[in-house]
Amino acid sequence: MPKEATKATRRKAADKEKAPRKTKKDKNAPKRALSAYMFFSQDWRERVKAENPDASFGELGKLLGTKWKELDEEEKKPYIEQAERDKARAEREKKDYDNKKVDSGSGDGDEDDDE
DNA sequence: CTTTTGATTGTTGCC
DNA sequence: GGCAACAATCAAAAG
Repeated sequence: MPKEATKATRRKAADKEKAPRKTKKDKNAPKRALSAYMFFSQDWRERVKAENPDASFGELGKLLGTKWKELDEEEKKPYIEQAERDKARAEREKKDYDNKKVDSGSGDGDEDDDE
């Protein structure tokens, strides 16, 4: 059981208050991994849309989310697995980010200036 | 050490 | 290109 006993720790809806932590804009932004929902959407968006050709974003989104919760863990499993795969990818990202972040030039000098 | 939060990911459809 | 609900998530920072 998760230690986080927070019932509703959901993020606010459309709350653009001043962010204590400015949106990370690092060149090597350690973007996080995708969530199972992302993979779920990729595969299900076709299906939901197939059954709901008239469903727009809002309806589709709500319907999709509802279905997602309706699915069993085993149903989500494949999607979660994909999410885990991406998680490992994100970890590597962070590693690289941290590697450069910790020390500026440490041997390898690859600095792609995007901005 | 624990909890919260903040940032991120992807979908469609419109301007 | 960005934003809108939807859900997850997870790593860092505050407490």
